[in-house]
Amino acid sequence: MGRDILKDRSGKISGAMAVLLAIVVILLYTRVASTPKGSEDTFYFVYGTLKWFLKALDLLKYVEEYLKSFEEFLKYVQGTELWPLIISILALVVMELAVMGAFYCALVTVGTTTRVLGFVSEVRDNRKKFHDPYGKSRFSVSKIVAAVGRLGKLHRSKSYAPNPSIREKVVKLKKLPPWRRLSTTEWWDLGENQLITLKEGVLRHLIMEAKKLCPTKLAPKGSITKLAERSGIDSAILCRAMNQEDYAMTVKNIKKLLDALHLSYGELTPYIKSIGGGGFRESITNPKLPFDLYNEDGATLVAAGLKDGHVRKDRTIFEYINYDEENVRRVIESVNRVFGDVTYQMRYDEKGRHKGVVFNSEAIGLALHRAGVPKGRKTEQDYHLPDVIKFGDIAIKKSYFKQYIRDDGHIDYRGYLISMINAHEIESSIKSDHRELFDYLPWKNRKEQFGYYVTLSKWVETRIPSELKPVYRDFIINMKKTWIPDIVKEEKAILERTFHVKAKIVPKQI
DNA sequence: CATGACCAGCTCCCTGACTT
DNA sequence: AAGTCAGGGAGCTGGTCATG
Repeated sequence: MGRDILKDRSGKISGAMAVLLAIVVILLYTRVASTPKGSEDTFYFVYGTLKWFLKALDLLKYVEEYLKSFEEFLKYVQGTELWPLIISILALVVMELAVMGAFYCALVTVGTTTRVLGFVSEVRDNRKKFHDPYGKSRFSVSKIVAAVGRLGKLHRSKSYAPNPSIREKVVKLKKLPPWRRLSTTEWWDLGENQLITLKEGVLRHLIMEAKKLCPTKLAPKGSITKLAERSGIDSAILCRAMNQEDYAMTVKNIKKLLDALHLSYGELTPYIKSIGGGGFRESITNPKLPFDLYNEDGATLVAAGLKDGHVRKDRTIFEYINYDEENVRRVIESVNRVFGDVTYQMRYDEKGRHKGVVFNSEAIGLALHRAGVPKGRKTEQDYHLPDVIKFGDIAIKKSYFKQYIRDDGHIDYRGYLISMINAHEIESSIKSDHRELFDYLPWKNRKEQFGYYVTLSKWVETRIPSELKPVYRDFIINMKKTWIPDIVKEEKAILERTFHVKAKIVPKQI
């Protein structure tokens, strides 16, 4: 386990010895040193002594290779926030509620004290190749031309060449567990009215082949009418698809066509040129099908969707709102890496400032939604930490939390604290005696229309009459324990398990 | 039996504005 | 300021019907 983590990070560390050494050294170092600067000197002193000691015992030669790797590992983490090694994470849960006609907002801070390995550090250039535990199959000769060729006799044409990047991506879906299947979106998972444009000539070719399978007395070489009848596609559509250049067909109809040809849907994947809808057929060109969110970019997008972004309820569109252009750019890049060449619109507020971005393609919103990003207002519904993150490897988890921190968090470098904020509605859970408290809370007015809020602190408690203090404590405990949204509990668990840190949930504001 | 005309219905593009 | 909801116009296919 430990070894995996080390290996993951540096790709060079190996052997139990290195791990043991690391543990011993770190223990000594945290024990002896109290300030970051002093600790560095102490560390090298201890480490040097240890090395000298090994040499004296003539053991150095056996471990030299491991030590070398270990030193490289140290060099690697030195630049990151791992170095002082203790980073605390505070996650804040903001809860909102409506009381007495007006809306009061309840903010709960989820605090997480933690120790995170290079957590805050930027994504490294040496981005690791994603490791798929289920293995990948090569897209061998099963080109669609060959497949169709089995049915009739065909010759190959250059334009049918599958997209080379897709060859690498074909995953054996049958073996995948349900959550993994959901984090992967195939073209046939898209809405049935989504439009698929195939590479030049492919659609016509498919229809011609299908037509050959449908001879009639009047048309012994195959009839469109008969094919229409057999496949369930309207004859007018087939006719147009055959005669029009670049005709885009709906997912629904392409499925019907492939069924008629007895071809598996996956065979068509490499021949898809673009995906879109009625308004615009090229929302996504050169789609990287299947759209796979089980990687670092996917994790970034899932976090972006759960925090500063959202998936529109009525149209399943992914929108990301963030005034930091850098963040927006990063999200766009991740979208491009996961989905292909994607169209989008920047959003500006009334003052003309860059506010965020909207990705118009329904496919993107759908893929995120399938992976676990809820649609619509997140504060008012229960949702879970998506399985992609829960079951993802350490790189995926890091990527997720990095994006989380960028969106709804901040880092206190001096205190080695990371805070993450999460808002949630608690109005439906509070009891009537809790409401009595509200008369005594020091509400502040946040510009008229925003309503009132209280920042919870020790001082607030002193203002509560003593007979209501137990009620107040009960209220706070509820906020800390029972009213916490599932996702926050799960995030806390993941942080603690993965990064061996202490996470604290702290009610912050009402 | 194949296809053109036509409009219904859908998604996308773009923008505005409301809620918390 | 950070999310969320809303909707019109554009552009495209689906489906119906008529025509040759």
